[in-house]
Amino acid sequence: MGISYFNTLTRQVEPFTPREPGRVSLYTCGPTVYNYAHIGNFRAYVFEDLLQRHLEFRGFTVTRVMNLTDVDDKTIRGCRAAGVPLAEFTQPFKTAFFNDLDTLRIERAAHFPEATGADHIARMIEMIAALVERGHAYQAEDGSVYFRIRSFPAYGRLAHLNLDELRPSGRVSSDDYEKESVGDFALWKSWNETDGEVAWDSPWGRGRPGWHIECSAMATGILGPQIDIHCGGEDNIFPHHEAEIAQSECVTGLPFVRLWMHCKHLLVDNQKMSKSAGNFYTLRDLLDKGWTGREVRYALLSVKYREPLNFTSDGLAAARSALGRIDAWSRRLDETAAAVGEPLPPDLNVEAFGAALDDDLNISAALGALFELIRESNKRLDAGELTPGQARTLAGWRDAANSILRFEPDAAAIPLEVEDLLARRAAARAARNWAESDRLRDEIAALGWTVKDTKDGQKVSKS
RNA sequence: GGCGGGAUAGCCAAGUGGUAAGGCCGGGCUCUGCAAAAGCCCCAUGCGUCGGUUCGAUUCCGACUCCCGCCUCCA
Repeated sequence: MGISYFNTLTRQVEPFTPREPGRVSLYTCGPTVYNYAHIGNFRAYVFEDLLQRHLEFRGFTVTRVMNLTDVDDKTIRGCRAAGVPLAEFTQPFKTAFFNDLDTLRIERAAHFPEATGADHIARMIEMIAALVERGHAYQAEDGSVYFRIRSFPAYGRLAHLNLDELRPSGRVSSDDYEKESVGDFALWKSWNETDGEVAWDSPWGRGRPGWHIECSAMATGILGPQIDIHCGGEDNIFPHHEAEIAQSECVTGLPFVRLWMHCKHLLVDNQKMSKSAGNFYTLRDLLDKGWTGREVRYALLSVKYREPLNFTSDGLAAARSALGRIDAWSRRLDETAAAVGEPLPPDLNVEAFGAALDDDLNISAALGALFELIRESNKRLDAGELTPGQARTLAGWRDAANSILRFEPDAAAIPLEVEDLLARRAAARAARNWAESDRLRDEIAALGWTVKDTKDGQKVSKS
């Protein structure tokens, strides 16, 4: 059975086939590094991670690009307020972003181009020049260059917007009188005093690129004129991705993207996340509350990407419990698999997991299949009916599934001091010296570790 | 105003024209020196409201109520 994904352009679930068999080019809109990314941003990045890992699970080689927007209105405003050069202002947020990706176990993209990279700026200017030459763009009185949306009839198709019905919005800035049409968007913004030191030379004078052309230039510059999949949050559909299509196709003359995928937004306690509502969280905020990266990953991953995700502390608590269940099963599996035995099929339904993901990344159904498998194999483990060989096969399957989920526990090295106390406690228990056993348990607890006696011996975990 | 998405148990959440996956919480049991953990079992005659089609609808159609997103640089 093949893979199918929902295409925003056609609004249908379609069979997925890349241009080149076995290889997928994937462009994902990355962060604007003017601040720490929040969990809403990370929902998108975790969704894209699921997509990439699913494709790899199915044998595709994925080349992913995730851009960093390090020049735009917000980054400029930020560096001006801080009184430092742009690059100095954005650097800490770039570093934090990569740390956060690691914490959430998001697979690194092959390329993380930065908009201010000299090659990319050069390509943006090249593309804008081509657009001007072909009549798709024009320079306005203020020196800025705009894309002429009337020159690209397909503009609005991705968002399914009828441009004639657009409602005038208060968000249209006051300088729009300089544009031919209110919908025309900036390709190159001419310098003004609020830009400070931030400017590049161009055929249209000093200025800086518009946001949309940054992505078109980095995407086509690295992945070529045609891309298999392009992702982002649903809010990127219009105008950002619409603009990317217009710019790229008017330059290359080729269809830009085969498949558009967008994830829905995240709500916190059923409300739109906002700083004013006090429900705005960065990953750091959650770690400070004692949640771990993999718990946040589970909470962000466990809801289908095309449904809004309601992010709550109950949800995080549920993630913690569910992960504990998976951990316990996983340990039992490894212990049973350790005994001698030829690998054997476990006679359990291990296909449902992948099949659910093949159906437009139905992660809820996939996790349902995983937990059913856990329950069935637990029953057999209880009954002593799962052979070591079967356990080994199942453990291999688990590892394959986990290459997508990445739910394994954090490796917590047990200090030698604790190891020593555990050994002494084991001896005391063998001698049925319960008083000594309890005393040692308290001592271990004082070091920050919790010991539990299972029928397979002592288990310690960080408390 | 235009376009689109949604409403399933205490919470989160799949799904199907034939009688509701899974997770969390809760209850029971097993295991057990104690503690804790773990495992198993149970937990929606019901899928926003009202009509219609059908042998049969949560699933299709219509109307209604409520929630949410986008409508020019917010993932």
